[in-house]
Amino acid sequence: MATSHFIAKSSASRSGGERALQKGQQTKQVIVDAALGLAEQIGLEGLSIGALAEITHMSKSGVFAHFGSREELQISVVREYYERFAAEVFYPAMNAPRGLPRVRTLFANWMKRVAVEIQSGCIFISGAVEFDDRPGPVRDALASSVKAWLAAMHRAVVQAKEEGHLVADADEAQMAFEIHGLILALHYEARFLKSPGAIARAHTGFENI
Amino acid sequence: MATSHFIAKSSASRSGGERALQKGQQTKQVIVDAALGLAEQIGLEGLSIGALAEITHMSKSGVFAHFGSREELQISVVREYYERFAAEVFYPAMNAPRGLPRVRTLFANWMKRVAVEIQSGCIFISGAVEFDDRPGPVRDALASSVKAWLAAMHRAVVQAKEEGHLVADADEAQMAFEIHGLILALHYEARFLKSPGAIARAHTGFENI
DNA sequence: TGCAAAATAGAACGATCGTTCGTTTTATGC
DNA sequence: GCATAAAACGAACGATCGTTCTATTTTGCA
Repeated sequence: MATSHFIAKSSASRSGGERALQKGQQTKQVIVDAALGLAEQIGLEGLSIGALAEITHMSKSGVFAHFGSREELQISVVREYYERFAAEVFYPAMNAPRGLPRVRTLFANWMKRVAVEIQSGCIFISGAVEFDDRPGPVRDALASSVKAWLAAMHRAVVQAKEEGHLVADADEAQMAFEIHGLILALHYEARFLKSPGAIARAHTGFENI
Repeated sequence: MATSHFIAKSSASRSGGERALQKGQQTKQVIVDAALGLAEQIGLEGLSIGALAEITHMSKSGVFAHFGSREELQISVVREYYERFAAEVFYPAMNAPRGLPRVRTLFANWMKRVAVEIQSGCIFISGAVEFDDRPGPVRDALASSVKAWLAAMHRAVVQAKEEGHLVADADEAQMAFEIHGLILALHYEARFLKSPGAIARAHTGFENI
């Protein structure tokens, strides 16, 4: 049994009454996949149902029917990104020994992902800017996803201190904050400014903390 | 004579032939002011000429005529933001003694500005996300502005080392990178996640570098 | 004060957007 | 295979966008 998700999943994913047909869920997944790829490049706000229809060779109304609104489409994309992030960064690190080794693995996995996202883009970062001061369900989904991940990272640091892997007066929240900063600076300087050496600096920064 | 700008200004701001009328420049400045306020909140991509016309009580075509294109309007906003940033963060710090005191002042001024931008928004950050992978003159204006500021910060750190205010093996580029990370983490966690204590953590992080 | 140029207004354009609606096609369970 | 529900289509909607064009008002200078 794997450890629990970043946050508890909402129970009862299906109410049980009606049966779910296969084809619908299948093409919906295809659409969400395409939407995620699009959103990583041009942002959640850049998502357009028309563009998605072209990519998936469907009609606009056909795409639309799967979500009922653009907002629901955006939320689906956030959830998909969240799950992939967890599967790629969080879960594999749970095999590392509790304490500093797990913190190192979490950071290494995070770095690996961001290194890819220098080309593709990161929804947790672009979405944060887009939904800075725009309340609503999309913002809520995004913020709770990010908070869950940051909390998981913080938890790992706390455990490292508990295990005696850190100096006694280490500030776990401070460390988590600084790690977050390293990732953000890496993404900013590598993706936007295209300045070389950012990956190495993020690594060095982690060792200096 | 003040020290040079972050970057050299393009010489010959006016070719000298035609005379500039007063009223035009005046209302153009009013529009740019309004546009900057709008762009800080909803981003450069969120700027719309129609919304700007409403705010300034003008017609769309009246607003448009001052710029000739939306892109040129966005560039004007970037330039305006850049100048205000320099006037608020960079220039005042030049009065501080060369070396570590100046680095401290630069960081303090930067923090002061970001603290305000937790409410209003920051174009250097939102713009970076919006123009990540969208080539063009807006991106160029944005990137060169940011690079000029980061280079100024880096220069100050180099001088601090030259003055002997840092340990001999200090890596100036690394320090500048980590400072940038602190600011980005502050902006992210305070503005998007609304998590308290981020300002204090950025300050603490600076002392730890 | 009058004249030329600059500044602004107003209407219209083509395009794109999310969304709605009625119809047709396709898949599913018996 | 048939009936039924789900899925996909196609056309149209109202709104908004940047931009263009022409007409009108306002400004600056002689």
